[in-house]
Amino acid sequence: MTTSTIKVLLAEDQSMVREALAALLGLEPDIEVVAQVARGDEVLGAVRAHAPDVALLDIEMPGATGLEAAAELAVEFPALKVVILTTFGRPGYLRRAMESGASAFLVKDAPASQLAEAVRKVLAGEKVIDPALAAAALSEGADPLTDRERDVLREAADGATNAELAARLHLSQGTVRNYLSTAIQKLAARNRAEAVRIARDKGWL
Amino acid sequence: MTTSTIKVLLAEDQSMVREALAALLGLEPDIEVVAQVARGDEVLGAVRAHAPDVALLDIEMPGATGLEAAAELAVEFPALKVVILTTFGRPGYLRRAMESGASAFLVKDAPASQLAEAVRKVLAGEKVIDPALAAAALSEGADPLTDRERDVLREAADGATNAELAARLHLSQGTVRNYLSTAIQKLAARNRAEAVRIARDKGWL
DNA sequence: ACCCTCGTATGACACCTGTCATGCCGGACC
DNA sequence: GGTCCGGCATGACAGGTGTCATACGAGGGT
Repeated sequence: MTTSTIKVLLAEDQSMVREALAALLGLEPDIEVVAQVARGDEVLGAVRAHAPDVALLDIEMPGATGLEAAAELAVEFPALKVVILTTFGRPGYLRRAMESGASAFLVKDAPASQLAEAVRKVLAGEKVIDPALAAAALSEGADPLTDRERDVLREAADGATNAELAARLHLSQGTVRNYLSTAIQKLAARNRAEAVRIARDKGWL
Repeated sequence: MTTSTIKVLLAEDQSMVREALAALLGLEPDIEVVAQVARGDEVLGAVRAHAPDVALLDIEMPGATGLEAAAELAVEFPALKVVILTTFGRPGYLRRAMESGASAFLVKDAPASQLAEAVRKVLAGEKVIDPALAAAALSEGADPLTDRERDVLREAADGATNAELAARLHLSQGTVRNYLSTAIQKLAARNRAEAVRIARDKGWL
């Protein structure tokens, strides 16, 4: 191993995908996968233990999301480059990734060749973002929801009734309805279910 | 290439995952990925063109699902072995996979080593199914929904209103409500949103 | 022939949901 | 210190939703 070998940490919850990506990166002579984790809350410890140059993070993971992990890493390891790799090219995800200090944002239906390329580019100080996605993220503005509105919407996603939402969130039923009502209007939806779908699509949930 | 090399077709819509899986399988000396497709409706043509021994199919794909593709393949290529590879270990998926003549059902969070192993096993005539998943599929019985109930539920999933559902399905509003009502009761849900969630979780949608 | 299920439909009723007006409190920002 | 916003609450109203009884025709099974 020469000093020019790039050390990569891979965080992805689906073993088969994670190991397959590791196999893919293993084909690159200048890249070495030094650690693999399956949970968001194991990222920080693994970085401390293995000191990688680049962290490749999936978003949807148990324990903590890749976005949350990225935010933690930015504090303790400002020199570490973070690549977010996700199934869903949701504008809100991209926005949060950039705010968390990520250097690259890749969607899993991009060609595989872009993965190793992105790793090299971020180490060279470049940012890697799909231009179309960047445009979408910029054009649609920020999340208009307040924290409580988002909470209520998230809880409502599984089909809970107002009474249940009120109980879960320790609120009155009327308050729950008010939050839902404002959220529905902000998202230009026609009912809670549509509001949930819209918020999820945009990556705000 | 000797006659003992196993020819595999890979169908998976996310390029990065697909090529990563190909890289993984490529590490096996006795396995060769002879074709890759990104859509369910391209599977049949690719099998005709490349005559693989095993087809590795994702379920969620544009064009047609892997389950639909498997059913088609069973008719035209009864000797071809089908391995279903999916993110979601939903009992209904497993059931439909088996009914479509698949020989293996793998979830993506199983260890990567099981992939090549499954390919070899199905060629040897074995079936590969996670025992826990099989138990779940058997214990919870079959889909209780009628075709129309399923249709209505599927359309209702994005938050459409009764009037919209009626228009989309060319039904009266009352009929839509009847279907939803019976579906809600069959699934022991308390409203349409919960019914959608339950049906989706079980792989019935 | 008879029965059952499914698809389709209507009308009535109770309940849930979404909207709006209004109010209070605390913190943030001039 | 006043104004604005967010969190929280109530009450009233309209409209959407879920349930039920009921009906009829087509098709499958005994």
